[in-house]
Amino acid sequence: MIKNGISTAVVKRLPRYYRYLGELMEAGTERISSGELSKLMNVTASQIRQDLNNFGGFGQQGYGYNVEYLYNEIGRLLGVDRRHNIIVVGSGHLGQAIANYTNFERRGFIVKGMFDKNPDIIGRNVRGIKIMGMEEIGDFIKKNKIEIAALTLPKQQAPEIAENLVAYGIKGIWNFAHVDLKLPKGIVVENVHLSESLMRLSYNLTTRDEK
Amino acid sequence: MIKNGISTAVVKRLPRYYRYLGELMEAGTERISSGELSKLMNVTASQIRQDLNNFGGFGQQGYGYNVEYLYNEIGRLLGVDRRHNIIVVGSGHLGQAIANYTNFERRGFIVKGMFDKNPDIIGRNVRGIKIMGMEEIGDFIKKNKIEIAALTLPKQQAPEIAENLVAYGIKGIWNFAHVDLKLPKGIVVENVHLSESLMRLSYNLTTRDEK
DNA sequence: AAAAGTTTGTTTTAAATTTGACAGTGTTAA
DNA sequence: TTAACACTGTCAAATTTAAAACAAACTTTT
Repeated sequence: MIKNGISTAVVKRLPRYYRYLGELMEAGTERISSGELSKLMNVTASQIRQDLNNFGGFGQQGYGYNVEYLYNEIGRLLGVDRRHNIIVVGSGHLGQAIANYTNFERRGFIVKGMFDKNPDIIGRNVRGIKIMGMEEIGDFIKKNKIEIAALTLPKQQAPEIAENLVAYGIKGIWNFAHVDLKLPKGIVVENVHLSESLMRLSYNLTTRDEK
Repeated sequence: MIKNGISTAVVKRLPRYYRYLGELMEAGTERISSGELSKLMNVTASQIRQDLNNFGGFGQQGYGYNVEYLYNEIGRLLGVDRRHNIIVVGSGHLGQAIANYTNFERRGFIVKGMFDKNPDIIGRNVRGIKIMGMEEIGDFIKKNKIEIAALTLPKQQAPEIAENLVAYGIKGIWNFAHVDLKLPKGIVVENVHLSESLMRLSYNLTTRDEK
């Protein structure tokens, strides 16, 4: 699958580059070569150079890459140089955990509101964010320019609510529900299927045992 | 990367097959062909047949696949036909969300204990699971035959604690910390890097905007 | 019981991804 | 200022992954 000519394989690796470059920056490293970075990250230097070159010549022959410059460039590609307003739809334990995780805010992802259909928790506060009823969601999205919705609710409810969210103007869905959402083209869906992740772990444990 | 001759690309798809087969079973469907399944799952029939054939001839010419049989076979491959004892290390919001998620138990993943270093929350109960102090972790793993640890703590603490867990006998780590763990060969690590997932979503939103 | 129709398992072909190689460019040291 | 060195960007080769094609096996219909 391709977007703007960049393969998904490359895009998947970008955040990891970003993480390592951030750590290098914190450590005060000014420059790094693809060779050094490859040792650090346990990938081939060739892959690093080719990945980065998809987006432009960020390096310099004989010198390598300027850490801070590359960090900022990748950050720009990833869109973490601007703000993204988020809502959490489904304010159970997982939804609350996401709202409580302040690190997202440091990257520009701001949780503006939380929603649930359970009257018992509507009105509660999570880190200053009020949990609202589902009927308020449309107005809230429009008034607060919400771009992304984290969908942390049971799979039975997810498809219908996701459609509503899109109708209200949501552009990206961070989908934690165990279901594949079918949404109009142009809507970005990023799936986090925790149980599938856990099963892969289990698979690898199981086959290892059989060796 | 290969394990038992099966490529990771194939293994990544297994849990999704399992999910769809489970839903078909619930709906009472007895048999399904790779062609029908391919329409349902939005992948090619060829890929389905080839994926499944890595593990054995589960189907029958002219008939297709028996849903329940295939479901059980894939379940066995994924290791969800047996119990896996889990501990949650780091009992913050995310750790508690995982402990509260009862669906994992239905697949045989049982959260036996929770741990944290914060004295304020030690002793608290999450769905009947007691939060214990970190000093108890070694004994607990041995006495309760814990196989998997969900690592939901800050990245600064993760590498050292992961090493300790392995020394105590943990075989698999479900890593939610934003750091790459370097552990002895044979230890299985499954990463869930939520912030990387969110950045990929942001990337796709950003490039879409630029079109 | 035979013929027509399905559908798998498997081989072949094509596409995508990764790795390796190296010319050319800029850096550093003398 | 020049020579030795380091490193990128890019091209080519190798590997991996996915798709297409098809013979063989089974099912269903007549």
